[in-house]
Amino acid sequence: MELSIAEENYLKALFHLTIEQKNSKAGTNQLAEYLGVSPASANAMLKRLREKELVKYERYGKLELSASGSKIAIDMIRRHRLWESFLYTHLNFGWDEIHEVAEQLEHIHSAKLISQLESFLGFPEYDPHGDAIPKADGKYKPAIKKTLASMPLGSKVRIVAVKDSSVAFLRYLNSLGLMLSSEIELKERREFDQSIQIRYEGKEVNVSQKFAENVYVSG
Amino acid sequence: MELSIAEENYLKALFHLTIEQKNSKAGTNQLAEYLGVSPASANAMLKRLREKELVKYERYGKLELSASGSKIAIDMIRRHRLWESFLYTHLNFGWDEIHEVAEQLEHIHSAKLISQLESFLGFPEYDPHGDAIPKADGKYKPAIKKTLASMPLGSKVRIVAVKDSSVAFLRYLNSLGLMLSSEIELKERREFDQSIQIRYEGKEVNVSQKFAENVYVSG
DNA sequence: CTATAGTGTTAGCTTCGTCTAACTTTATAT
DNA sequence: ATATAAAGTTAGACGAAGCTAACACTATAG
Ligand SMILES: [Mn+2]
Ligand SMILES: [Mn+2]
Ligand SMILES: [Mn+2]
Ligand SMILES: [Mn+2]
Repeated sequence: MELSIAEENYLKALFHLTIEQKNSKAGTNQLAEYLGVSPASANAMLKRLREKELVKYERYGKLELSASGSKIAIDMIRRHRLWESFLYTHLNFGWDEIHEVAEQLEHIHSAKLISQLESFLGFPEYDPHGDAIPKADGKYKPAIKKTLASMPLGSKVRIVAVKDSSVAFLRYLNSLGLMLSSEIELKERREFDQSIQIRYEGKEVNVSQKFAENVYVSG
Repeated sequence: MELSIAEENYLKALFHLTIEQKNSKAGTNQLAEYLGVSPASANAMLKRLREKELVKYERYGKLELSASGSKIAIDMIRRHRLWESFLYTHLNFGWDEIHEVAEQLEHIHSAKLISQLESFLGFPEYDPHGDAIPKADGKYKPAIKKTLASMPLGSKVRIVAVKDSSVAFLRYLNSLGLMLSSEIELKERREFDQSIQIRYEGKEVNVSQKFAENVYVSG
């Protein structure tokens, strides 16, 4: 079955809204909002996708991907994250620049292209944002992620991923001199607003609770 | 100006039909034929492209790209050939497999992507088919190409490019064990049908005049 | 239980890029 | 010079994907 780029993007959006942030029962409006289209457009597309048996959905009901729909979405995510890895490790792209270009590259299907790219990159398990890269068979281990906000004072941690991967947030990280695998020490937590004083590369910086909840760390 | 993939493909086709194989005055039907669409479709698109001042064309007149239209086409060819080089030199693609995938990749515009790719590849001058890769400013030197058919008997030559880059022809070359930079010796020319006996890697093979006219050689 | 807010659907319109069928203009061959 | 062939255009239709405005169903709060 030959899918359009629009159809593919809807499937990936549905994957993120249902399976990925688990047990959330997404509706037409959320989907439309997520993709920046009108609810009417999303509704029309849902009918087309149901016709192709990629999504399970009945009038006024909740949205769900079919098995084949979700396989397609996982393949897209695989391509997306492999390209992000390539851009980051070989083409000098910044952490905050890769997503946008990968949004385009992910729509190129050639199986040989992707398997060769994967091998060229040395079969990476995670992309530059710390997200797991699905294998060709669709299997992948979702990394166990703890937020910076959840760590005890005094602990030394390493950034492994971000929850909010918006350009705005990634740029903010960059401007602080933080990036994937930066080492951070938690110095102090201010009870007043739950902001946290962190130390890294000699610097001490205060970050908000919201910030700390959007940074995933290990260790 | 934001162009659709269809619009881009028309511009590239026009470039190949007019500027590249020079002084041929292409018409609506050739364009349609080349792209595999109906003459009516090509006609409709030509009107849209004229509206955007990318093509010069009046009813029943001959087709010509404007300066901006031809700049866009050259940029596409630059992207196409850089990707072909990447697929060939880093992802183990065969000579006959790269074109199809590059047809997709060429539509991704990110300037950083292309300049970084070019630098990653070491600023190649020619793609794996021996065609010149335009620089970012649009400049490129069209290689002087002699056909295998035009060479004198006894000469030893090297394949630098092919005129017909259809998948069928490239596969045929592959099946003969020929590829870019293969060394060939011209053994005999049969006046009856202008076919040529060639020798390479120990083998002797007879190839048609048509074949020999579609292989470019140096030396 | 009902009023209302929120969510989802329909109807009807638009643009893009394609098609076929019919028509017009230009080129060619006798 | 004219008849025919070839090339090019127009008219009208269609599917994909989007929109707005109006309507319908569902959920929630009094
Ligand atoms: Mn991404
Ligand atoms: Mn996408
Ligand atoms: Mn090519
Ligand atoms: Mn193309």
